[in-house]
Amino acid sequence: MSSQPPHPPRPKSAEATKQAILAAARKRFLEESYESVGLRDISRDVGVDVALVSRYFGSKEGLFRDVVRGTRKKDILPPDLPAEEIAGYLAKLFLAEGDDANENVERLLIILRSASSPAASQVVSEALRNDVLIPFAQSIGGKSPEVRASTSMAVWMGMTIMRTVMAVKPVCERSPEIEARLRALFETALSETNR
Amino acid sequence: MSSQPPHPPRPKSAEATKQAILAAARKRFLEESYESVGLRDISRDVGVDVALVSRYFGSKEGLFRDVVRGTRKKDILPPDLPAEEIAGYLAKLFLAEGDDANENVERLLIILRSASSPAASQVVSEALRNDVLIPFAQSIGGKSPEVRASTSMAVWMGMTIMRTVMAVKPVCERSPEIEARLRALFETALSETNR
DNA sequence: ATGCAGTGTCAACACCTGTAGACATAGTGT
DNA sequence: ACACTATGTCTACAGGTGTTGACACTGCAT
Repeated sequence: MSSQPPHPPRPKSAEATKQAILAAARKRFLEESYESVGLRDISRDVGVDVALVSRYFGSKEGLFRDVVRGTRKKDILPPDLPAEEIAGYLAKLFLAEGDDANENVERLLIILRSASSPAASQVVSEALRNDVLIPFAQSIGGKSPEVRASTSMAVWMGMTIMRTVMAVKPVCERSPEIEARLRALFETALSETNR
Repeated sequence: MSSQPPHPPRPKSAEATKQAILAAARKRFLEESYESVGLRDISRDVGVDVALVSRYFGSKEGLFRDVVRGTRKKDILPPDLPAEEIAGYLAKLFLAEGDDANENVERLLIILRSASSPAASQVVSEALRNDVLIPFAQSIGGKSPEVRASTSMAVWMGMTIMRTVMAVKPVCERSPEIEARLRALFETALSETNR
């Protein structure tokens, strides 16, 4: 889509092409599972030989690890968000256009896509725990935060599957009704009462 | 696990070995994604040559299709279940031991595991829609049943990921608290009010 | 016993995968 | 202009994939 015709001559900077490979790999892993993405696909996207990938990242698993970690920056929630607005914020974030997509949102999709690939499962579940669940649990506070954080992420993942992976039409629209439903789900997931 | 030592002499019945292959394949696809499962793994489990798999099922995709379709029997819900008990039923079903596991539950896990594998995605999303979403939406009734059914399945899938695929500890237990939380989530997903 | 169809095995194919080492080329400092 | 290092390409390997056609065996009917 981006560069089927011969590639523009790339400046010979190791760091630059490494980043280019990383970006191409991220785009691929965002759309397919770990094993269905070939190193040759990625290198072709960048316009570079396959060998470079193994050279710069050691192995396919190493590349995937770097992709998943990404720039390991900010938390999921803005630091000053009051507790009762978390659900609404998550619902809005979930439906935000891909253009200004949060990096954590993409990370979650990558994690989801390769979750059942044995070679990637360790990387993936560690990243989910360390980079998502634990920080998120810390920022929500309250009673049994791990359970509530995990449950919220379950809702997130499940809705992502239905929309992005399976393309189930009824929940694919970006309507106020869907947003309200999402918010309600997150509220339930975050609720501190056991009912 | 079952048959590493030389296999007991299998009676030469085509139908029987075809079913044996199907069963072995189902077990494999239940634990890994489409492309990480090799036909040789399956045939080795059965104690049979690889060639038989392609012979009996045409192709790997054909085998996978047969696995996903399974015995395409019963609906998800018991036919006489009152609407207000659906959520509780789903929660109990979700936590039911693997021993008496519903076949639909396993089908959903297989669907989930191979959802991001391009070669399987068509089979998988068709099966989800035709064998799960549509019948489920029909049996719940009420307003916008497709949305509510899809949302419920999103909760199911998300919790399955957290528990089975990612092994996230806090939600892995089979406690009354988790069951209550699940029931609350399903109630929210099935609710007819937009809040 | 003889033929015959059902059942399974063997060997090989063509292709693809990740990885590694030897080689070519470009860019830079001297 | 030279050499040197960084950067990228080429070739090849060892192993794995799904798939196919020819072959061997078994069991049953004649």
